[in-house]
Amino acid sequence: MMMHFDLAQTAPAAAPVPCQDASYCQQCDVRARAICGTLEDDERAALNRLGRRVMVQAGQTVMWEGDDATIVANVIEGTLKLSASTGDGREQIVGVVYPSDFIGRPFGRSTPHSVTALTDARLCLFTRGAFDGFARNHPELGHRLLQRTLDDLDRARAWMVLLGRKNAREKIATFLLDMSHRLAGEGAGPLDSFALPLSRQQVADVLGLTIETVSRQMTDMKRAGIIALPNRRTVDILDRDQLACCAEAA
Amino acid sequence: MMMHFDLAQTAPAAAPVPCQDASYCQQCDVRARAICGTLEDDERAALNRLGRRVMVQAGQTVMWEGDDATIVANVIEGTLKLSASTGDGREQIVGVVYPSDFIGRPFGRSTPHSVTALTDARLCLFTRGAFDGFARNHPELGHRLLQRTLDDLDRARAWMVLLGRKNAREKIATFLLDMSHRLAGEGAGPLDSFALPLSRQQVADVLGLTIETVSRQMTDMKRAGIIALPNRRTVDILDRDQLACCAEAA
DNA sequence: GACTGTCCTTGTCCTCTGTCAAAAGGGGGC
DNA sequence: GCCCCCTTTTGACAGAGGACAAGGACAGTC
Repeated sequence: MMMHFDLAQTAPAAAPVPCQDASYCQQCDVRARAICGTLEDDERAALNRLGRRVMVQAGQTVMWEGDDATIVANVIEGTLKLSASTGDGREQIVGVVYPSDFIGRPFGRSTPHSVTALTDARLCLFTRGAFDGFARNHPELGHRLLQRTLDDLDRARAWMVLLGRKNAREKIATFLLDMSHRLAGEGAGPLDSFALPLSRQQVADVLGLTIETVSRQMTDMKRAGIIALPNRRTVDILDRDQLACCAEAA
Repeated sequence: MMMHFDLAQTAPAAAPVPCQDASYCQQCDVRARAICGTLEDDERAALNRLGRRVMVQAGQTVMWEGDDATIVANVIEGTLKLSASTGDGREQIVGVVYPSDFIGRPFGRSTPHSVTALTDARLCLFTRGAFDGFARNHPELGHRLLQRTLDDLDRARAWMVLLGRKNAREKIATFLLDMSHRLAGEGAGPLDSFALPLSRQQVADVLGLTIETVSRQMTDMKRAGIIALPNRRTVDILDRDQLACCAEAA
């Protein structure tokens, strides 16, 4: 089911294939927020010529941990997970990315984690070589990428506190609050009701727990009236204060 | 004992105090590896004029979690920890930095984690405003900072796998192997004997464990003949293969 | 050399989370 | 609407690691 459909194969470094006309970026949903947002129109057109739009189905893996880093991309639409594994196959999700986020490992030999679509997704894909070259010649782009990477690093480190020092209840509560913020659109406040893009197993893989513990804790919070779970994927936050309280100390 | 000696106070943004002459960088131990390494001589001299050398004593905290991000620095000598805490005071060390590493949060409002010296240390300190401005005007510096930040992010994510999915034995073994590599000098192979810059409590804080578990696991590995612990801070790796084996599956 | 404070080790118990197993629930296909 | 499969929930149990407590070792001081 999880077919290894290697996008890199279909994007040979020698001949990138722009599949839309140069005005494509004008209508891009995420242009303002993505790293290309502050480029001048002609620069963005030049970058656009290096890339191509790609659809990815839910479950499809875009890059594999340890593979040569041959592609990078902007996320236009959808949600994807970044995951890494121990030698014997235990998985940890090390990041979840949303529209306007950047994926891949520029300026590096190999990809340190896999990237897999959680929902159907649309990407703006570049070969790494072409992107690296463009970024070296366009400091403004490099600077946006730096700011984004610094933000990602802050988020990763905040998550290390969660993984190392929080108990199951705190982990779940923190996760739900994080989701309610990250799934909200540009400038919008946190959502009180949202569809999780993750299965229970994937939630467990984000939090360093087992699926059973995730399920039990969520059921407990439902019984406590803090959240409602109208169906498998939907979460309603009924008592945000209480949830925030759970997130810091159980 | 942990005095709040605020370095930022002694480095007013209005009047940075270069405390050495402009040729100082010429003798800098870490110049080649630090982010300033690829600057032209005159550019480095200009950067040098913005900064100043600072000594920090073991135990002293250079920046505090949540404070305004007013300073950044290169580490010239010594080891420091980056740490963050939960609301109720449980601490997680989110990074350990060594000579030539960069600390602080450029292009950001506040510092997401504390920075505390583990050993006596020497820093090359800049006010953030001055550094940010210089970096914006010197893409080469920005690019080096980007590469370093990408590396830090990879390391942070690898550590997330450890925190979320490894057991105590695997954590300790991974940590010791990591130390034996990171404490080795430029280009040198991993060390088979080294002095830990961390106390047992700090090792616990890096690994998301308690001090007792750290102590027990290290004692067990000593009894198994994998390592020797001639004194509190020294670690000898007697059987690296076995240790590597422990790091992946206990 | 004795003392004292801190750090580390060891012991005991307990609890949280993982493991294994089985039942229940939902969604998609027919 | 019904069925089947997969996901999720629930249950029972076990074990790893945490909490608490006490003892031991080491460094610095007097």
